Amino acid sequence: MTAQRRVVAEVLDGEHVHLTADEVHARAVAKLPEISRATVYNTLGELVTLGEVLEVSTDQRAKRYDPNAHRPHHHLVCARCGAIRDVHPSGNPLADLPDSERFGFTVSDVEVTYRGVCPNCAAA
Amino acid sequence: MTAQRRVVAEVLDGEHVHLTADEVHARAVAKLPEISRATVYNTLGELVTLGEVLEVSTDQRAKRYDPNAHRPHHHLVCARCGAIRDVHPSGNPLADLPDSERFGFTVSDVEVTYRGVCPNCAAA
DNA sequence: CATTTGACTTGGACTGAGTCCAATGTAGGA
DNA sequence: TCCTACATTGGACTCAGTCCAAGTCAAATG
Repeated sequence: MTAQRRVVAEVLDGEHVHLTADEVHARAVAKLPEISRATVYNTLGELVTLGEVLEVSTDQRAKRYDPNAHRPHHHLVCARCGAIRDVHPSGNPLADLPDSERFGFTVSDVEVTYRGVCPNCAAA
Repeated sequence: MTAQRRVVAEVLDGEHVHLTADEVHARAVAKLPEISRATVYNTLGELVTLGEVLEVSTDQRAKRYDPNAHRPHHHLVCARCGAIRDVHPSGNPLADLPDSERFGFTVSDVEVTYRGVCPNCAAA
C-alpha cells in the first residue's frame, strides 16, 4: 500500500459518482501532484481485479469506475448528458434467460443498462 | 444510394454476426477495393440513425454492428473469446424498474448483456 | 550499517478505434 | 450538357488506454 494507491482509493471512496480514469487522475493529482497516469491505470486495474471497484462502460467512450462494487446494482443513463444513477430493479434478469436461450454457455453475470432522459435534460 | 453504401449494406446483411467497423471495412474492400474507412463509418452511422442497424458495445474495444435491428433482443457474450449470441429473455426488464428507482428519468430503453463462458471455451 | 532484492512508479512512446476536414468525384435535375 | 449538392477519399488528428525501460524506494538479508 503506497501513497499513490491510497490516493486513488481515497478519490474513488470520496465521491460516489462514476469517474473516468482521467477524472480519477485529475483528482489524484490534486492530492499528490506527481502521480502518473500509468499508476492510476495500474491501481484501478488492481482494484477491479480485487473486486473493490467495478468497471462500467455505458457509452462507447471512456470506462468509468464505480466504487459501489459490493452491492449489486445496475445503471440508468441519460442519453443526452450521460449522467449515471445506480438502480436496483426488482426481479432477477438472470432467471429470465431460459435454458433454451443459453446455447450451452455457463452464464454467470448480467448487466442491465436503462437509457432515458434525465429531468434536467427534459426541462432544457 | 451509391455503390459504397450498397456494399456496406450487403456486408451487414450477408453475415448475421456482429462485425466491428474494421471488419465491415475489410469485407467491403473485398467487393469494392477503393472504399475508404471514412465512408464505412459514415454509412454505418447513417444505418444506425435510420434504425436499420444497432450499435453494440459488449467489450470496451470496438463497437460492433448488429443487422438484426428490427427484432428486439439482447446479447450473451463469452467472457473469454468474445463470441456474441442474440438472446430473447422472457419478461420485460423495463417493467422491473419501479418508479421509485427512476429518479424522474423518462426511461425509454434497456439493454441487457449476459456474460458467461461459451461451450468452446469451457472445453478448452 | 551496507547491500541486495523485488515491487512500485514514472514518463514517454505507442496502439487501436474513431473523427475531422479539405480536396476530389459523381449522380441526377435543369 | 452543365451545375449543384451531396458522397467519397485519404490523411491527419484525437482520445483512451497500454507498454516498456529506467528510476525509486523500502524492507529483508548479510
